[in-house]
Amino acid sequence: MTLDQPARTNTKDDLRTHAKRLFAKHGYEGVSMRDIAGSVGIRQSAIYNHFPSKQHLLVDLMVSHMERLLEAMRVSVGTDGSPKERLTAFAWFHVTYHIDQPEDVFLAYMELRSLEPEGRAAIIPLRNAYERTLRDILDAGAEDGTFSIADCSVVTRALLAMLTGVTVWFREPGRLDRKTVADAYVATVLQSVGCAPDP
Amino acid sequence: MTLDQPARTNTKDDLRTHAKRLFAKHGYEGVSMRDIAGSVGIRQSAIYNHFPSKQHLLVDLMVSHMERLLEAMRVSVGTDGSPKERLTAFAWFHVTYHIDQPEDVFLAYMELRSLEPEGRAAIIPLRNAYERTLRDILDAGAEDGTFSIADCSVVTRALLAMLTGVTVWFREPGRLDRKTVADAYVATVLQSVGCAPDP
DNA sequence: GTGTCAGGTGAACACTCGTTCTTGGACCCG
DNA sequence: CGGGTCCAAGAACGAGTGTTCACCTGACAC
Repeated sequence: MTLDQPARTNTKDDLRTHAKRLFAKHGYEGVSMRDIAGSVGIRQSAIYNHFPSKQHLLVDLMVSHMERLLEAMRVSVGTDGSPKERLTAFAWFHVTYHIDQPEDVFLAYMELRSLEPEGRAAIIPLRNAYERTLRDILDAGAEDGTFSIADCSVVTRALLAMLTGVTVWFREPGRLDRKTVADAYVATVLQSVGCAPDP
Repeated sequence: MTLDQPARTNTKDDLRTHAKRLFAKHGYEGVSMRDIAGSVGIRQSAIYNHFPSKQHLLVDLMVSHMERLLEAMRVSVGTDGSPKERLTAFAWFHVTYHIDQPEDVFLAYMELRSLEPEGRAAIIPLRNAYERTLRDILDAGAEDGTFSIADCSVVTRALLAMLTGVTVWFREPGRLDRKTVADAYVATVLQSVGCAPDP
């Protein structure tokens, strides 16, 4: 019997996994194709059976990360609810996702500068769409008086930077667990737009 | 007549300036000694008359940046005043300094991973001292009831990430000027600890 | 058996890397 | 003038870079 999806080798996925880890740790420029191949257990030349270049490998990782992030955020945040409810959902989602996928997130954040123009052109719209969702929530809350915001554009970026920063320091296991940290970030975000957290 | 500080060549400072710019733009691993030398107008080998290695050059830039940052912060924030006043001063200082010195800041933030252990050991205490100042302000405000903070450790890092993020997007000239942006960040910081901004 | 083909190997290419070493010019001091 | 110091140039080192290419191997289709 033949499977619809025949028993493929998993080399390509292994390459993605190991390249992601190495790029996140040493930076794109700091990792060689030999490093990646060695980590997977093949020779460097075999990588080119799966990805046409190192740059394509980076773009593959970054684009697929951004697409997964965007889709997961849309599922978690939805389109209904009050600005306060949606902001809570957004902040909770962002922190927990970033805690769970630190390598993807770190990579997407740090290696924009390593992208050549075509890769950058693929990433920027995804990033903008993500940022736009938060911006729309803040605009809605500012309009209906729920939020008190100095400048929606500045605060959008300020909150994203604040939430994304969790990847820099959070490690499990530690003094605090996921839920405690996410709760603390959600409370801080709500207060920062002038909205008392729920008790 | 001879000057106390005789008319030195400025090659060493030129190297610092150009290396800083290049490292900030392409990352430590992405810049060669030939790139740096070419930018200054000398050959690569001449760099070694001023710095014993590329790594020493990076450490020099990062340590001197952190020392200047720490000293400037202490002058701006001082040791007296209410928690609210000191938090306002800290946030204002951090944003304006980061707007004025984006390359130093970006470098210190991104290239910790490029430091070998001895360089890292020189930077970490400086970074901790800076973070500690904000932490102490938050602790004091939480204790006297001025602030409402879920977890002082988490919020310290959250606020630093938020404020530092200004370097990612802010460019002059733009829609907003320095003062407007700094005011928006200060107001957001104050609200995020549950403290209404001054009118 | 024969053919096809994905997916591996190892050698090689044309660089670039950080660093070292020798050389020599410009300047200052006595 | 001689000696010392500073700092640059240029060549060279061995190692590492992304990428290409010819070739091999095992699984599968007919």
